[in-house]
Amino acid sequence: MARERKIDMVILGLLSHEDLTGYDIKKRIDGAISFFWKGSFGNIYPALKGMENQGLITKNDTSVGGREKTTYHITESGSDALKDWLKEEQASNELKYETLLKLFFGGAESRGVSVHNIEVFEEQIQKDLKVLKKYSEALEKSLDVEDHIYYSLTASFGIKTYEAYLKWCAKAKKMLKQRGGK
Amino acid sequence: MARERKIDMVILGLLSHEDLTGYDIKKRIDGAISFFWKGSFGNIYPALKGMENQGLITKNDTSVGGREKTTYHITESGSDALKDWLKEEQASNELKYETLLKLFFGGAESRGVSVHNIEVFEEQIQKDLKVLKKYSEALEKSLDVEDHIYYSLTASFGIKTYEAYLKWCAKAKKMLKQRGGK
DNA sequence: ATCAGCATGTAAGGCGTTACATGATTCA
DNA sequence: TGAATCATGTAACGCCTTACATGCTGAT
Repeated sequence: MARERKIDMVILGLLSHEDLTGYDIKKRIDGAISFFWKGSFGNIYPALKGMENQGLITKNDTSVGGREKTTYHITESGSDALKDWLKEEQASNELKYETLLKLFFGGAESRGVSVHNIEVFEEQIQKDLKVLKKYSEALEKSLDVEDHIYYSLTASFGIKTYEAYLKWCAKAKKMLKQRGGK
Repeated sequence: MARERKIDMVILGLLSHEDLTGYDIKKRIDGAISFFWKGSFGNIYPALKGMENQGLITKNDTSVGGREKTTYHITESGSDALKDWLKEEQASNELKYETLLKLFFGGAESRGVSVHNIEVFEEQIQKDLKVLKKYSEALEKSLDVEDHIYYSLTASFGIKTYEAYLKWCAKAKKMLKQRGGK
């Protein structure tokens, strides 16, 4: 099958802008990307090793103030792999929401339980939306940088969907509270 | 850690309504649930075996017209496990959209590539939205059945978010096409 | 007769998370 | 001095997907 690990593409994407250490990569992923993709050290370091063997990246061991660092750099072959991936049509888009699963089976408990679960979800989304909005506002100020349009578009995707979630939360709570459910 | 397999909860939820075979369970998951959760045979059958050992379900081998069938039934202990899960506050909600990942790194290729990727995404969402709307309309006709309010709420979540996606797609394409990007 | 659907399961592999292990530096 | 952050990695485990393997039934 040899399906490419998607984490490879995240790393190549990040390295296409600047050389980074594994630690840096983790931080970048935990930032704006975390809304639609995750990564962990146990994921990133083995991927870096594998990609180096494949010639997609090269490493550079340095020592900054006695502390050891391994910085990675994208190769031409790595850059090609990134572009090929961008041009592939197929993309897996997965949504796995335990909150919706619980709601779907909400009938096994009282309506209050479902209302509470929606409230917990709502609070989380409100928090995340605030973060996204701040990030987005910071980007708006520099849309003349070509890459920023892409960051801005992904951020606006998040904002729009989160706003839709919140509207739904209000409606859902209302529906569950009225019409005298058990 | 002993984290519960979520597929167990899906199965318990389905069995709380009716006795089902592994095959039936797969079909149910592929239906309305598939929007926010997935399951496969290689996932379901081992889970059924494990849950039987834990006493959450009981099995019943029958033979319908010469064909063998194993139907599962939820036990009181299984029903309790389902309710406990519903009452747990924590819920993992994950979104993993490769389309957004590609868009985020879109700067590595021409804008046309990103526009095309958005179009592919858009078409898929339009298809899925149609299916969801039909399902939702069928449910609206029988909202007096207590469980249907839950199915209807999860469906409306999908519809609202998909509609938000489509609005975003239109805006995103417009942004990428104007202002003379490379 | 053939194909779609019903029905059950296993095996291998892939991917990812969590926890563990280690140690340096910087700042309060 | 102690905590947070920088920095790299491994090991175990868990879970899921895909492919494989098998065979019956009902409809055309």
